[in-house]
Amino acid sequence: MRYHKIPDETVRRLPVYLRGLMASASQGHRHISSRTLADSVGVNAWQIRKDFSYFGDFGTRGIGYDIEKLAKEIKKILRLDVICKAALVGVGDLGSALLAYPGFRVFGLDIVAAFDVDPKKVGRTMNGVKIEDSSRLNTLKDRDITLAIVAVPRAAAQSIVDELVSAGIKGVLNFAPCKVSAPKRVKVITLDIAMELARLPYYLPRPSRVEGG
Amino acid sequence: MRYHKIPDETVRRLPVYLRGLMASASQGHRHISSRTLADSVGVNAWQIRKDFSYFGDFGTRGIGYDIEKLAKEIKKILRLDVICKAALVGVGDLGSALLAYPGFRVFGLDIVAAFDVDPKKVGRTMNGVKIEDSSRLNTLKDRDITLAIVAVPRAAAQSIVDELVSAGIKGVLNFAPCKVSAPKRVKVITLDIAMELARLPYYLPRPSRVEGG
DNA sequence: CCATGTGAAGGTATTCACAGCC
DNA sequence: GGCTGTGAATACCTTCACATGG
Repeated sequence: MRYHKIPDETVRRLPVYLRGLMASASQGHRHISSRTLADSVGVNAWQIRKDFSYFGDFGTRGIGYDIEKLAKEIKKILRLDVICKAALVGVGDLGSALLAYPGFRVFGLDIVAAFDVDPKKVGRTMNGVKIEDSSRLNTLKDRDITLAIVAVPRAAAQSIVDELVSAGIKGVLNFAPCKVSAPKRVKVITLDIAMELARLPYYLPRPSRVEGG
Repeated sequence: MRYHKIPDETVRRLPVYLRGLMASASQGHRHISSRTLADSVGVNAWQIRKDFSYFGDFGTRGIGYDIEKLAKEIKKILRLDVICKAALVGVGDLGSALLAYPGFRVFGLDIVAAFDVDPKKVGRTMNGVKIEDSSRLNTLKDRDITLAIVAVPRAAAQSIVDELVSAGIKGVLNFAPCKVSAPKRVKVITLDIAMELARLPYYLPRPSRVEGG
């Protein structure tokens, strides 16, 4: 059935599938079955078929999915075909690492601006991006940049996000370990690294909870 | 009702609550209502009450939750009271940033070892941790280190995880952008940063999908 | 035979509404 | 009156089974 609303959980998996499709394409394949893709990305085959069924027919029974068509459609759905420029705010340890990371490119995402408050950093160029003073955040409005990555200390995060919002930013990936508020029209995804590590011990085998717990 | 199985989604939120509780405690509060905590961490009040109801009574009707008791219980559930030592594998840009990040400490987590293959890095000390050659991963077995953070290139990730598993590691936080396999007894959480950024554009307001889409 | 696409069933998590207690 | 704790209702997501078509 065509044009269901796509569930959030499916949206979360789409980039995973995209990676798998690109990997398969780079090996010269033109088609891939849900089973094969499932094995390569670690998701069940029926989950994949269900997910793809939310947006039309890209598979051929007996053969599998047309990799190129499907990849193109996923990019279109995620809007990776249109939106690509991102600004980085906070060029500390993490910010520098993100700036140096080549992995955004494969999704068509590009960090084209970087900001920091430290005068020692401002003016330097890292990975082809010149670091600007944070006071210049408002210039983003005129630069066709709609995404921002926030990698500043917790105390600065909210005010930076406020500035980004008034500079017309539409989406924020926040690495600061705190909740940040923004108008509903602006999507904020917070990625709290310490928190991910913090829930890891929960899943470890319990030493010896001997009955009656 | 006491001692339900705690849902995964609740476990994911527990570190969030812990942050909120610690923040409130540091402001001198001894009790906090679900509503107040909700506002500070960005979760609904009834969600919080439901989550806490999975593991006993820490609230007093009319007053709220005992912050210290509750924080202690959450730490116990997440096992942040017992397990704390982690090893870092891969001291590149991201690895260095993680090593420098003070945010793990608040959850009682400590990176006490670091490994890399680059001879230029091996032997150097960063943030009080001496970088060892990756060939020494097997020494983890005798060092009471049960968690590992993997920040190596994709191509190296699986073999590193294999080594970690045979070195007795019980939980892995993987930053490499790929699926890694491990025995079921070993918990792997993959945190794919580019993927998080890749799903952000989806949530941006559509430019002008004019009917008939 | 092969593999997709999908209604239906099953399971899990969120939201509600309110009883119970301070 | 205030706030927690929780069954019930709802919404959401996953899994299954199989009809459909190459």
